[in-house]
Amino acid sequence: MNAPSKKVDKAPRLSANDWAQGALDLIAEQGVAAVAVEPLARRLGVTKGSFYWHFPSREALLRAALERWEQRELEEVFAQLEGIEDPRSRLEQLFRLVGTQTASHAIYSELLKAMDHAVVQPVMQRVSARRMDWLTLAYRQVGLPRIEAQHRARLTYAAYVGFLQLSLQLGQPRMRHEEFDEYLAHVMSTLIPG
Amino acid sequence: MNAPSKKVDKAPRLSANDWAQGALDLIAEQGVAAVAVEPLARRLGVTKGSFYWHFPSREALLRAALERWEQRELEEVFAQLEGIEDPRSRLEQLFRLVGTQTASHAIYSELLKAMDHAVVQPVMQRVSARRMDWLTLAYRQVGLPRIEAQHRARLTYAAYVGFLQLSLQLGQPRMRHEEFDEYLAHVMSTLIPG
DNA sequence: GCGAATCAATACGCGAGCGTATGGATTGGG
DNA sequence: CCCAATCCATACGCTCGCGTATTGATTCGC
Repeated sequence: MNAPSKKVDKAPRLSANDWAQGALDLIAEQGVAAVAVEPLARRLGVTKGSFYWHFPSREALLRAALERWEQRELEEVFAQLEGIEDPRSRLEQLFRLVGTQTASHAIYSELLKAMDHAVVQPVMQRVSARRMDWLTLAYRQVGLPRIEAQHRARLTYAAYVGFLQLSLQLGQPRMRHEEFDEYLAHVMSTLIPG
Repeated sequence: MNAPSKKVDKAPRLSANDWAQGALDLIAEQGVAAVAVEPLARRLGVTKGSFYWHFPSREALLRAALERWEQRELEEVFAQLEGIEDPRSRLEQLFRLVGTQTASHAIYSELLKAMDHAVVQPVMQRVSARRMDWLTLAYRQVGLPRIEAQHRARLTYAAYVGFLQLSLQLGQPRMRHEEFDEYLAHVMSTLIPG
């Protein structure tokens, strides 16, 4: 059944990236504070003896994980909206993505809650700045003057952050799909000029 | 110099309310996770021997603190907006208060970050529901139909939460007053129909 | 002013996590 | 095949916070 030269389920041996990814998973599920060496080791089926070979400290792991996340962030966000030329459609599509893929925003939401953390703060500052710039540009492209576009971007981003926090953290009776679509339409017609 | 019958700086003896207030101060400054018995005791100039006379556990302290906070919340918010009859002015005043008194919203912001906590969650659910209801009613009073009013309230509340999170946690170069006023005007003209 | 209630200090035991040290196992290059 | 590099387990010491137990100090009611 199995290729004889291939070990099937022995012990796959971990790399630094495996640990970083594990940390990201933990952040998504339980927040930054839950990133602890020994629990993560148990989760990965090893002991911390392994961890301290790959990283000098818990903080180093956090840095690596966030670096990994920020890198992916940069690639993904652009990829999903790059194709759309019409600026209004692009904004609409952005809202739609944010709304439908709340699960994939779990890490971002948890990082928001940990923004007072010295390691998290600079990362979030960069990411937030980039997203705000993107929004500002988008609003300029649909016709708002510079200042208006900046304010509208700020408002939009705040609404995004708040929506995430409320819907992900408040463990609420998760909005029904139809209800959410209605809300989304309302948000778009309120925030997107035209 | 001193009234002879009055002890000057002996040891004021603490009540349960003192501990609850101390917990609230800690939450405002460092978040829910910072509410720890021994550090708080040191801060209050006593030892935990005192604490465990007033409360059976750390969790009980948290409950008491949040109860205290929720109670004040109920009184204050109503008080500051009760006087204004014109619904549009009332919404405007609300936005203005939220913007200018960011410091007093520190506790709320920290509780938002701890909404996954079993003790915090029900409190925030009640407070959020009340505020959303208030907003919904306000939007109805300025002329929005029921559904529209609900969505607009949701959007407004999300924008409020997001703004708090971004401006309090991101430790940013604090918006200048004029810039903030401009932003506020933009938000009002965008969210308040008229 | 005296006993009883109230408030506080000290001293434990416990568990969880960080980081270190050291030896054992596995893998790859010659 | 064997040495060396790589990866991991075990055991240890340390800190910090929770909660308990016991005794000591204050304050109040009478």
